[in-house]
Amino acid sequence: MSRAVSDPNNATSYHHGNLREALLSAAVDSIREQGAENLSLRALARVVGVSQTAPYRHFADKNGLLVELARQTFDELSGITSGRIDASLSCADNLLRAGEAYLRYAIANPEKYRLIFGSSIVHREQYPPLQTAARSAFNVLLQLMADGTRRGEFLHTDPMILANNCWSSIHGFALLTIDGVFARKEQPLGFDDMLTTHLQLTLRAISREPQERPDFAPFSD
Amino acid sequence: MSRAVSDPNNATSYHHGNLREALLSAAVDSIREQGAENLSLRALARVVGVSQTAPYRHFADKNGLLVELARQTFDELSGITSGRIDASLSCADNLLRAGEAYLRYAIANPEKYRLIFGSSIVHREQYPPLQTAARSAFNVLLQLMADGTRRGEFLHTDPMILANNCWSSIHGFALLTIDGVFARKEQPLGFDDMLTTHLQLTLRAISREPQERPDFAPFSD
DNA sequence: GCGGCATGTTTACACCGAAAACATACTATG
DNA sequence: CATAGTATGTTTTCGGTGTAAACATGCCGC
Repeated sequence: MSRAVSDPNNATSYHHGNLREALLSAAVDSIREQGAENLSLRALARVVGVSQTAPYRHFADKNGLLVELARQTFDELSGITSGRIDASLSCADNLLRAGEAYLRYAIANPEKYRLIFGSSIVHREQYPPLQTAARSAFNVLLQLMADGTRRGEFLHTDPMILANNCWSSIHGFALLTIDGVFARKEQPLGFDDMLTTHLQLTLRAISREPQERPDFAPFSD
Repeated sequence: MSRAVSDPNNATSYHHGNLREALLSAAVDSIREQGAENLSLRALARVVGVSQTAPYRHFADKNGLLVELARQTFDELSGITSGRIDASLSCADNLLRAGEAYLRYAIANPEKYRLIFGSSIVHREQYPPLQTAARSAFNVLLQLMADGTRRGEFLHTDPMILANNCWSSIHGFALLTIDGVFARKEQPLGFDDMLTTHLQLTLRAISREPQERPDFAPFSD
């Protein structure tokens, strides 16, 4: 195991030894607390204990650092959702399971979720690795739609149409929750029931034979 | 008609005469071109031809100006959607009509739409007029859900549940479209059909008796 | 052992939001 | 009509930002 970098424990060494990772880690903390809009490369450098321009040795600019964070976030989402898909279950169940995992991740990591969409990052199209990671995350859903269509569980149409619909619904729910738009005290359901209910309605939109009376919590009669 | 302000045509007058409106107008242009994150009060002041701190006479800070823009945007959304609701039509049709108007507005005014959600504005809760405007916009949808439930068109449950679902779905679609996430060239439908289809699926989620085979464009068989 | 290259620092510039002290001119009151 | 008060705009200043350029350091391969 070659010692390719200087000892990170040696605080006096000229080279940091692990600046890139340290910056990314500090950046995650920063956006979690203050949002991506308020991220400052100089502040990051101070936190890590390095001069204010050192980050530019590892990232072309601030946008470059955000792009890398976004790429990691897409990969995490891919892993979390695909990890919940079980070929022995119905596609409907898999959609509920993966959807729940997606929503819980988004809500537990609001700033990272906002980062990967939204406009903190500019010129996304100029970063192929970011595009690839985003595409992989979407493919989990697209594949599920294709399976469900083939098995007759979902409406028999182009899977892209179904995937767009599901994604819109789940994405919108995630953002409205993150943005605190669902005024909590007016809600008839607790958060977990609200999440489950939303996913069941999302599923209902694309199911071939939707239940006339879905079994979510409180019907008002 | 009293001349409450100095002649706006007199470019040499010390007082601008209409600074507040001029700043808001310039701000709309600016965020349309560069997004709300890049809005600069100083740049606005230059455009309008006034000193760099003059805007602070009309807005407590940059956030205050953004809040006012957001309030106006919510009001525009309320007007556009409620204007499409026709009591002589079914609630389902009204949802499709209002939903289409909402989406077209959002997509035609992406930066304004992003502004009213998202995190460019901070401490939203400290601006009651903004809250009121947002609430009014949501109430258009909530009222429609209540009507549809009462008339037996929509699932018989708390209208808030249905409204949350519809709003999530439409909001998500708007943002994914605005953010350019729906890679156009892979889509099986043109944009108008895609919009219509999404709304029909959104309606299907909450309809009491959803069609088994909705009549949107291309089934793949 | 030494030269090159990756990594870090110093310095500098142009921009920003915002606070404080000051200047101007509209408007309401006598 | 005169003038005092107030709303509006300016100047100055501060601390913060992104990032480019020139320079310093020290690790790694020859």
